[in-house]
Amino acid sequence: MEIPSKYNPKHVEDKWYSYWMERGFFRSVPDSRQPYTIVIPPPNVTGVLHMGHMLNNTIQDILVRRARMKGKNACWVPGTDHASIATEARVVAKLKSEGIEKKDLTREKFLEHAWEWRHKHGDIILEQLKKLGASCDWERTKFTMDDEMSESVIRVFVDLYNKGMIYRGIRMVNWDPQALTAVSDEEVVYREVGSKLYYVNYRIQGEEGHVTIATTRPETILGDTAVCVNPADPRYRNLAGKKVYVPMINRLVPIIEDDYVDMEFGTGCLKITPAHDINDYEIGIKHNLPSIDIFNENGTLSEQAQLFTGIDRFKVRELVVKKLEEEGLLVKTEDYVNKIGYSERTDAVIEPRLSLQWFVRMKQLAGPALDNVMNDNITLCPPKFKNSYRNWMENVRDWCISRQLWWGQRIPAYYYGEGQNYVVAESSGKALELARQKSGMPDLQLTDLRQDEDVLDTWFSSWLWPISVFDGIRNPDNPDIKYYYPTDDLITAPEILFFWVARMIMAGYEYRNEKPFRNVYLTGIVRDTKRRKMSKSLGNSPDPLHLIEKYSADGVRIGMLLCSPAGNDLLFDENLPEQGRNFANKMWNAFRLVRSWQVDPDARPGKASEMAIVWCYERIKQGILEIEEAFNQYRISEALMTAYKLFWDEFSSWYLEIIKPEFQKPIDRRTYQATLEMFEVLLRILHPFVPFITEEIWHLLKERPQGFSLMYEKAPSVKPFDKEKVRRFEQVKDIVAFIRNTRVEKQIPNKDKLTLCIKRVDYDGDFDPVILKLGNLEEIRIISEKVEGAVSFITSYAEFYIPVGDLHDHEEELKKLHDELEYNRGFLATVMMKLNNEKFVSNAPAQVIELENRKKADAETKIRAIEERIASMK
RNA sequence: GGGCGCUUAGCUCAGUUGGUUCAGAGCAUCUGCCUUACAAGCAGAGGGUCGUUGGUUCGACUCCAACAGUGCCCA
Repeated sequence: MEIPSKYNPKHVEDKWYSYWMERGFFRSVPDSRQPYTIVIPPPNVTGVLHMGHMLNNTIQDILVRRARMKGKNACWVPGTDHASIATEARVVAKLKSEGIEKKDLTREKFLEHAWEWRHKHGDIILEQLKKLGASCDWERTKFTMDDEMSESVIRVFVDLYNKGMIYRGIRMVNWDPQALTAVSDEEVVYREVGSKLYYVNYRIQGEEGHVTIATTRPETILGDTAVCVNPADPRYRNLAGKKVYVPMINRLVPIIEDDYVDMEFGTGCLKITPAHDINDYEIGIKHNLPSIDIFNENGTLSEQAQLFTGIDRFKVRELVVKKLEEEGLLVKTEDYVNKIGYSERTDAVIEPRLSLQWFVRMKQLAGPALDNVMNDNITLCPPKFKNSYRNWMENVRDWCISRQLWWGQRIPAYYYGEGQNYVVAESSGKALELARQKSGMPDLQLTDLRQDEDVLDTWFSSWLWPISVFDGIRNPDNPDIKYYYPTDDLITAPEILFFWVARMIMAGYEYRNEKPFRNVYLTGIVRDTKRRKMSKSLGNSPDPLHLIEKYSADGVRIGMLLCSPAGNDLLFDENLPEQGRNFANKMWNAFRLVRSWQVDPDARPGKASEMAIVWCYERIKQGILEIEEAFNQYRISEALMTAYKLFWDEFSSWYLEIIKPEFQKPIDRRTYQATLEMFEVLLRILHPFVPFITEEIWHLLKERPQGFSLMYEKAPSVKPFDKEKVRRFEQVKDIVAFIRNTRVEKQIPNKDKLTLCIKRVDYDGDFDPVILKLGNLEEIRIISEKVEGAVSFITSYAEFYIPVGDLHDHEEELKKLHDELEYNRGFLATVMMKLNNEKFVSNAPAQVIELENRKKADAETKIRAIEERIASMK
């Protein structure tokens, strides 16, 4: 069979993925082995695969495949979340395009549309992950609104409520006037924008004067209920206790004093609008001020505003400014830069708004969640995130969990009678029972109950994810949760450290009294080469599936990893997957070479091959050790780079070049077997990174039993290696490089054989056959006398000369030697400076002094050799 | 405004309790090669005052301080 020189991944990748799937190789059920568990960070059900997912899931797959090959029972649970705001927004938009308004639909009807959408568009992303090679246990696929997942969420709500950890309260929330819902603090994105600072006069009651306030939001003047000055401010000392008229509507409000006011800012005189600013709200409570809510929920002005009713808040700003000008109350405007909060979901300007919402008390939950990260019970990788984690946890605020939406788990609070009486229960039946008790009205019927209209924040589902995917809320003692929990590694983006990771830790300790995972690996954020975040609106994000199409899944996996140390941004460039593709091709060609050999059963290995085998075994052992260490520190890209260089540089460029028989000559059996063995070890090392091509080559390298897979071969174990052998071979590389350089400099063609003369100091010649072959030498001659007309390479362990006859340039060689001499004398001088320093000799550890002495001896040897050489050339 | 991080080659980053000929890797660049595994390749080369200034030390990329630049989180 002719094997093409270019590896063609397309059908290979499909073939092996089906092979793995058909045989259930990704399936995990509890058994006696040690488990290794990862739960996927559930992507939005409506989303499509983007570069962040690619990076994230590549890392997860590498860890899972490696654990599997180490003999663990590896379980990677996939799934999606329902993304209430995003999904609802898309469903609303879709309906609108069909001429249907959400407000014209019943809740039930709308949810039908939403589920239809979910079934049509959901899980696309999971199918895309299969293209990447993700070895998830697909039979365990979960969705946060699956019946049993929702049931877990509701149970947790009821439980926390009964424990007094959930309450309903009026709070200033971040209102998204476009999505018509409150969003959590974490869902608000602050951006610096150019705006204006307006200076406005408020007339003082009963006298001629006025005070001037500065505000960026003149439209909220209509909701003012006080003006505030700092009691320490000498300018306003005479104002205490007086009243002023709110412009335009002439409401009389008090001047209050509070040291919250920054005397430096604006005029040092602040208007107070408790209903529309969080700081004002707190001052309002402190000073017992009324709150006047002047906005409707869609951001237009309400009746309470008295003016501009029904007009949008930004339009009103213009109208207010105009009116103030007309009334002569606007003193001046200044350009001003401030930070404005935008909704992460809709990008609408967030309106601080007082409303009745559901909250989770965070203080108690935060305790163990903070402690167990700070004491490394749960490790963050890289650990630099511990600081911001602590900062957040120590200043944690109660979590607003209600959303004014329909898509999600509906809050299980049931109201009855007049006013705000309610009960919380897992079902309407239980609620009715409770309500009858609580109200003392045994005649209450189901129809008398009104369930809360709001749904729960999506994170209130996903914070249970590591527990609920194993049904650990409803059945806390089931075999799955007992076996798989706590999970091992969580791979996610730093952006959701607080949204999600911190809350999972809280839920873990609250519901399992145990961490949800041992280690959190925070990936970088994928950006383009200009450091811009990849985003749909910028159009700077390549389509991952096109990349896979172009560079293969293996190539893209390598590309994603190559330049992405933990926690650092990954500047994505198409030359990365290209490099990955090239590596796969390199493996392919190495395989083609080995496969092309005819074996001569009677031939014995040459000396060069013998030594190459000895060396390469040790070198691979060293690589295995280094890779192990890199993985232990979650330096996954470093592990890949080590494996990459081990295969490409050491195995392909050095080892294979040494043992390669001459064209169309057979290879001896011993060398052939050793090479196959090493190739196979390398495949096992590389499989977690590049699962497809390694599986393909593994099957082609040898006959394999039916139904076997590299996936379940043992990862090479870590063993000590012979450092001396590796060190000697590094010397060989230097010597070969010297020969090659000489050829290039003197323009000696490869077919001309050379002679290498060696004057030994501490040099055993074991690897001489290797040098002979790679240097394309006539002979290696051991000498003790001087060599005429030769270029030299002088080391502390031996002197090497290549006679080059007529090509020899006497002056050039002398100059080179003099440069060498100067460098070594300089080096010796720095060493001697240390050794002659009494303080160094008395303070430095013996090892360091020993080392300096060795450096001294080596330098002296070299200097002597160079001096002799120069003398002999005169 | 408060907190945290970062600054090492053209780019992206390593550099593990201060001490190997320690200033590194990959990519990029340059030079020479279509040498029958591989031009998606092979063989070589150049490139950095380790942000600045002080300090501690026998010794500083590494520890301390200040400054400059830069990024993130929170308000």
